[in-house]
Amino acid sequence: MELTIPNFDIALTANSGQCFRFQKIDEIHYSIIARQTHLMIQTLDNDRFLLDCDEKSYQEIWHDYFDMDRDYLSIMKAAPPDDAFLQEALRHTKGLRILQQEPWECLISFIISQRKNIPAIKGCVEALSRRFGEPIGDDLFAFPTPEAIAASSIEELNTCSLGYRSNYILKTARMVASRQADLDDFGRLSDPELKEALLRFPGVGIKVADCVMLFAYARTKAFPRDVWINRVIDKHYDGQSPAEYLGPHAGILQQCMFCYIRSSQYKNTY
DNA sequence: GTCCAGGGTAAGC
DNA sequence: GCTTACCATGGA
Repeated sequence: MELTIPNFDIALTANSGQCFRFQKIDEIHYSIIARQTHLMIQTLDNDRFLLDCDEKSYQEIWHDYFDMDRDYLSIMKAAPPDDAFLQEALRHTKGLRILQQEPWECLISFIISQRKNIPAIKGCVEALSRRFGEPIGDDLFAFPTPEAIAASSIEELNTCSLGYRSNYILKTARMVASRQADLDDFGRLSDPELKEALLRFPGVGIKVADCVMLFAYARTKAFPRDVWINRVIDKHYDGQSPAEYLGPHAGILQQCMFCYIRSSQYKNTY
Protein backbone atom coordinates (compact mmCIF):
# COMPACT_ATOMS: atom_id res chain seq x y z
CA MET A 1 0.00 0.00 0.00
CA GLU A 2 1.05 3.58 -0.65
CA LEU A 3 1.44 5.89 2.32
CA THR A 4 2.40 9.48 3.09
CA ILE A 5 4.66 9.69 6.13
CA PRO A 6 5.41 13.31 7.03
CA ASN A 7 8.74 14.15 8.58
CA PHE A 8 10.35 10.80 7.77
CA ASP A 9 14.00 10.48 6.78
CA ILE A 10 14.19 6.74 6.41
CA ALA A 11 17.99 6.49 6.26
CA LEU A 12 18.44 8.74 9.29
CA THR A 13 15.85 6.85 11.32
CA ALA A 14 17.15 3.40 10.31
CA ASN A 15 20.70 4.27 11.41
CA SER A 16 19.79 6.25 14.51
CA GLY A 17 20.73 3.53 16.98
CA GLN A 18 17.21 3.16 18.40
CA CYS A 19 16.37 -0.07 16.53
CA PHE A 20 18.63 -2.79 15.20
CA ARG A 21 16.62 -4.67 12.56
CA PHE A 22 15.93 -1.77 10.16
CA GLN A 23 18.22 -2.40 7.24
CA LYS A 24 19.10 -0.71 3.98
CA ILE A 25 18.68 -2.95 0.93
CA ASP A 26 19.50 -0.42 -1.78
CA GLU A 27 19.06 3.31 -2.38
CA ILE A 28 15.26 3.18 -2.20
CA HIS A 29 14.47 -0.03 -0.32
CA TYR A 30 14.59 -0.64 3.43
CA SER A 31 13.72 -3.82 5.30
CA ILE A 32 12.24 -3.98 8.83
CA ILE A 33 11.43 -6.92 11.06
CA ALA A 34 9.22 -6.13 14.05
CA ARG A 35 6.47 -7.92 15.94
CA GLN A 36 7.07 -11.24 14.16
CA THR A 37 6.51 -9.51 10.82
CA HIS A 38 8.68 -8.40 7.91
CA LEU A 39 8.09 -5.15 6.03
CA MET A 40 9.74 -3.82 2.89
CA ILE A 41 9.54 -0.06 2.35
CA GLN A 42 10.21 1.60 -0.96
CA THR A 43 10.78 5.35 -1.19
CA LEU A 44 8.62 7.03 -3.85
CA ASP A 45 9.51 10.66 -3.17
CA ASN A 46 10.09 12.97 -0.21
CA ASP A 47 7.30 11.77 2.05
CA ARG A 48 5.57 9.07 0.01
CA PHE A 49 6.39 5.41 0.53
CA LEU A 50 5.29 2.03 -0.75
CA LEU A 51 4.79 -0.58 1.99
CA ASP A 52 4.44 -4.26 1.07
CA CYS A 53 1.66 -4.86 3.60
CA ASP A 54 -2.12 -4.72 3.53
CA GLU A 55 -4.38 -2.22 5.26
CA LYS A 56 -5.07 -4.57 8.16
CA SER A 57 -1.40 -5.16 8.89
CA TYR A 58 -0.73 -1.45 8.61
CA GLN A 59 -3.41 -0.57 11.13
CA GLU A 60 -2.41 -3.33 13.54
CA ILE A 61 1.35 -2.92 13.42
CA TRP A 62 2.98 -0.28 11.31
CA HIS A 63 0.84 2.78 12.03
CA ASP A 64 1.94 2.76 15.65
CA TYR A 65 5.44 1.50 14.85
CA PHE A 66 6.09 4.62 12.77
CA ASP A 67 4.56 6.82 15.48
CA MET A 68 2.11 8.22 12.93
CA ASP A 69 -0.10 10.03 15.45
CA ARG A 70 2.66 12.35 16.62
CA ASP A 71 3.13 15.85 15.18
CA TYR A 72 6.89 16.20 14.93
CA LEU A 73 6.78 19.64 13.34
CA SER A 74 5.09 21.18 16.35
CA ILE A 75 7.55 19.46 18.70
CA MET A 76 10.49 20.94 16.79
CA LYS A 77 8.85 24.37 16.79
CA ALA A 78 8.38 24.21 20.54
CA ALA A 79 12.08 23.53 21.17
CA PRO A 80 13.93 26.33 23.02
CA PRO A 81 14.83 28.85 20.25
CA ASP A 82 17.84 30.27 22.09
CA ASP A 83 19.56 26.90 22.44
CA ALA A 84 22.10 27.20 19.62
CA PHE A 85 23.43 23.67 19.76
CA LEU A 86 19.97 22.10 19.90
CA GLN A 87 18.72 24.22 17.01
CA GLU A 88 21.77 23.25 14.96
CA ALA A 89 21.12 19.59 15.78
CA LEU A 90 17.47 19.92 14.73
CA ARG A 91 18.45 21.51 11.41
CA HIS A 92 20.59 18.47 10.63
CA THR A 93 18.17 15.77 11.77
CA LYS A 94 14.92 16.69 10.05
CA GLY A 95 12.87 13.55 9.43
CA LEU A 96 14.06 11.61 12.45
CA ARG A 97 11.18 9.71 14.04
CA ILE A 98 11.01 7.74 17.29
CA LEU A 99 9.76 4.25 16.46
CA GLN A 100 7.44 2.46 18.86
CA GLN A 101 9.17 -0.86 19.27
CA GLU A 102 8.04 -4.00 21.01
CA PRO A 103 9.04 -3.77 24.70
CA TRP A 104 10.54 -7.27 24.91
CA GLU A 105 12.80 -6.87 21.87
CA CYS A 106 13.76 -3.35 22.91
CA LEU A 107 14.60 -4.49 26.44
CA ILE A 108 16.91 -7.27 25.29
CA SER A 109 18.45 -5.12 22.54
CA PHE A 110 19.49 -2.44 25.00
CA ILE A 111 20.77 -4.94 27.57
CA ILE A 112 23.00 -6.08 24.70
CA SER A 113 23.93 -2.49 23.87
CA GLN A 114 26.07 -1.86 26.94
CA ARG A 115 29.73 -1.34 25.94
CA LYS A 116 29.00 -2.23 22.31
CA ASN A 117 28.86 -0.08 19.20
CA ILE A 118 25.81 -0.08 16.95
CA PRO A 119 27.14 -2.50 14.28
CA ALA A 120 28.06 -4.98 17.02
CA ILE A 121 24.59 -4.70 18.60
CA LYS A 122 22.99 -5.39 15.23
CA GLY A 123 25.17 -8.46 14.85
CA CYS A 124 24.12 -9.82 18.23
CA VAL A 125 20.40 -9.19 17.63
CA GLU A 126 20.61 -10.88 14.24
CA ALA A 127 22.50 -13.84 15.67
CA LEU A 128 19.93 -14.24 18.45
CA SER A 129 17.11 -14.15 15.92
CA ARG A 130 18.73 -16.74 13.66
CA ARG A 131 19.55 -19.00 16.56
CA PHE A 132 16.30 -18.80 18.56
CA GLY A 133 13.72 -16.96 16.44
CA GLU A 134 10.94 -18.37 14.26
CA PRO A 135 11.50 -18.30 10.48
CA ILE A 136 9.12 -15.78 8.92
CA GLY A 137 10.19 -15.85 5.27
CA ASP A 138 13.12 -16.21 2.92
CA ASP A 139 16.14 -16.21 5.24
CA LEU A 140 14.19 -14.01 7.68
CA PHE A 141 13.76 -14.68 11.38
CA ALA A 142 11.56 -13.07 14.02
CA PHE A 143 13.12 -11.82 17.21
CA PRO A 144 12.99 -14.78 19.63
CA THR A 145 10.20 -14.99 22.20
CA PRO A 146 10.93 -14.76 25.94
CA GLU A 147 10.07 -18.47 26.17
CA ALA A 148 12.61 -19.43 23.49
CA ILE A 149 15.44 -17.61 25.25
CA ALA A 150 14.32 -18.75 28.70
CA ALA A 151 14.56 -22.35 27.47
CA SER A 152 18.11 -21.89 26.20
CA SER A 153 21.35 -21.86 28.18
CA ILE A 154 24.33 -19.63 28.86
CA GLU A 155 26.41 -21.81 26.54
CA GLU A 156 23.94 -21.44 23.66
CA LEU A 157 23.59 -17.71 24.22
CA ASN A 158 27.36 -17.35 24.20
CA THR A 159 27.37 -18.36 20.54
CA CYS A 160 25.76 -14.97 19.78
CA SER A 161 28.77 -12.87 20.91
CA LEU A 162 26.89 -11.61 23.95
CA GLY A 163 29.85 -11.94 26.30
CA TYR A 164 29.02 -11.34 29.95
CA ARG A 165 25.52 -10.17 28.91
CA SER A 166 24.36 -13.78 28.31
CA ASN A 167 23.66 -14.15 32.02
CA TYR A 168 21.60 -10.93 32.15
CA ILE A 169 19.58 -11.95 29.10
CA LEU A 170 18.84 -15.46 30.32
CA LYS A 171 17.67 -14.20 33.73
CA THR A 172 15.58 -11.43 32.20
CA ALA A 173 13.97 -13.90 29.78
CA ARG A 174 13.04 -16.18 32.67
CA MET A 175 11.45 -13.29 34.57
CA VAL A 176 9.32 -12.39 31.54
CA ALA A 177 8.49 -15.95 30.43
CA SER A 178 7.40 -16.89 33.96
CA ARG A 179 5.10 -13.82 34.12
CA GLN A 180 6.99 -12.63 37.16
CA ALA A 181 7.22 -9.46 35.08
CA ASP A 182 4.52 -8.63 32.49
CA LEU A 183 5.80 -6.15 29.94
CA ASP A 184 2.29 -5.41 28.66
CA ASP A 185 1.14 -4.44 32.14
CA PHE A 186 4.11 -2.09 32.37
CA GLY A 187 2.34 0.16 29.86
CA ARG A 188 -0.15 1.19 32.53
CA LEU A 189 2.52 2.41 34.95
CA SER A 190 3.48 6.02 35.49
CA ASP A 191 6.93 7.12 34.32
CA PRO A 192 8.59 6.68 37.73
CA GLU A 193 6.82 3.35 38.32
CA LEU A 194 7.85 2.09 34.88
CA LYS A 195 11.46 3.05 35.45
CA GLU A 196 11.51 1.30 38.80
CA ALA A 197 10.00 -1.83 37.24
CA LEU A 198 12.56 -1.90 34.42
CA LEU A 199 15.46 -1.41 36.83
CA ARG A 200 14.57 -4.72 38.47
CA PHE A 201 15.84 -6.66 35.44
CA PRO A 202 19.48 -7.75 35.68
CA GLY A 203 21.67 -5.79 33.29
CA VAL A 204 19.25 -2.86 33.25
CA GLY A 205 20.50 0.39 34.76
CA ILE A 206 19.30 3.96 34.40
CA LYS A 207 20.43 4.42 30.80
CA VAL A 208 18.98 1.18 29.45
CA ALA A 209 15.73 1.79 31.35
CA ASP A 210 15.45 5.25 29.75
CA CYS A 211 16.02 3.77 26.28
CA VAL A 212 13.24 1.21 26.78
CA MET A 213 10.90 3.89 28.13
CA LEU A 214 11.54 6.13 25.14
CA PHE A 215 11.78 3.58 22.33
CA ALA A 216 9.15 1.03 23.44
CA TYR A 217 6.73 2.81 25.76
CA ALA A 218 6.65 6.21 24.02
CA ARG A 219 7.68 8.01 27.22
CA THR A 220 9.06 11.02 25.39
CA LYS A 221 10.35 12.69 28.53
CA ALA A 222 12.86 9.87 29.12
CA PHE A 223 16.36 11.17 28.39
CA PRO A 224 18.93 8.37 27.91
CA ARG A 225 22.50 9.39 28.74
CA ASP A 226 25.11 7.35 26.90
CA VAL A 227 28.74 8.29 26.22
CA TRP A 228 27.72 10.47 23.25
CA ILE A 229 25.03 12.43 25.08
CA ASN A 230 27.42 12.88 28.00
CA ARG A 231 29.84 14.50 25.57
CA VAL A 232 27.04 16.83 24.46
CA ILE A 233 26.30 17.70 28.09
CA ASP A 234 29.97 18.36 28.84
CA LYS A 235 30.61 20.49 25.76
CA HIS A 236 27.34 22.36 25.34
CA TYR A 237 25.49 22.33 28.67
CA ASP A 238 28.31 23.00 31.14
CA GLY A 239 28.01 19.50 32.54
CA GLN A 240 24.35 19.99 33.56
CA SER A 241 21.70 17.76 32.00
CA PRO A 242 19.19 19.74 29.91
CA ALA A 243 16.56 17.03 30.34
CA GLU A 244 14.25 19.03 32.59
CA TYR A 245 14.24 22.31 30.72
CA LEU A 246 13.72 20.56 27.37
CA GLY A 247 10.24 19.62 28.56
CA PRO A 248 7.83 16.77 27.83
CA HIS A 249 9.56 15.76 24.56
CA ALA A 250 13.12 15.90 25.90
CA GLY A 251 13.77 12.34 24.76
CA ILE A 252 12.91 13.10 21.16
CA LEU A 253 15.18 16.14 21.17
CA GLN A 254 17.85 13.98 22.82
CA GLN A 255 17.68 11.58 19.87
CA CYS A 256 18.24 14.46 17.46
CA MET A 257 21.30 15.56 19.41
CA PHE A 258 22.57 11.98 19.53
CA CYS A 259 22.34 11.61 15.75
CA TYR A 260 23.82 15.02 15.10
CA ILE A 261 26.92 14.69 17.29
CA ARG A 262 27.64 11.31 15.71
CA SER A 263 27.25 12.62 12.17
CA SER A 264 30.00 13.88 9.90
CA GLN A 265 28.18 17.22 9.81
CA TYR A 266 28.97 17.93 13.42
CA LYS A 267 31.75 20.51 13.48
CA ASN A 268 32.25 20.99 17.22
CA THR A 269 32.02 24.75 16.81
CA TYR A 270 29.29 25.64 19.27
C1' DG B 1 48.07 -3.79 18.48
C1' DT B 2 45.30 -0.18 20.59
C1' DC B 3 41.20 2.18 21.54
C1' DC B 4 36.39 2.39 21.88
C1' DA B 5 31.49 1.15 22.17
C1' DG B 6 23.72 3.99 23.17
C1' DG B 7 26.78 0.61 30.80
C1' DG B 8 25.86 -2.31 34.86
C1' DT B 9 27.39 -4.37 39.05
C1' DA B 10 29.52 -4.95 43.32
C1' DA B 11 32.94 -3.74 46.41
C1' DG B 12 34.89 -0.16 48.98
C1' DC B 13 34.72 4.23 51.05
C1' DG C 1 25.44 8.79 49.15
C1' DC C 2 29.80 8.69 45.66
C1' DT C 3 34.16 6.35 43.23
C1' DT C 4 36.37 2.47 41.10
C1' DA C 5 37.70 -2.07 39.08
C1' DC C 6 35.90 -5.30 36.34
C1' DC C 7 33.22 -7.31 32.99
C1' DA C 8 33.68 -10.15 26.94
C1' DT C 9 33.50 -9.01 22.31
C1' DG C 10 34.06 -7.03 17.84
C1' DG C 11 34.44 -2.79 15.03
C1' DA C 12 37.35 1.09 13.69
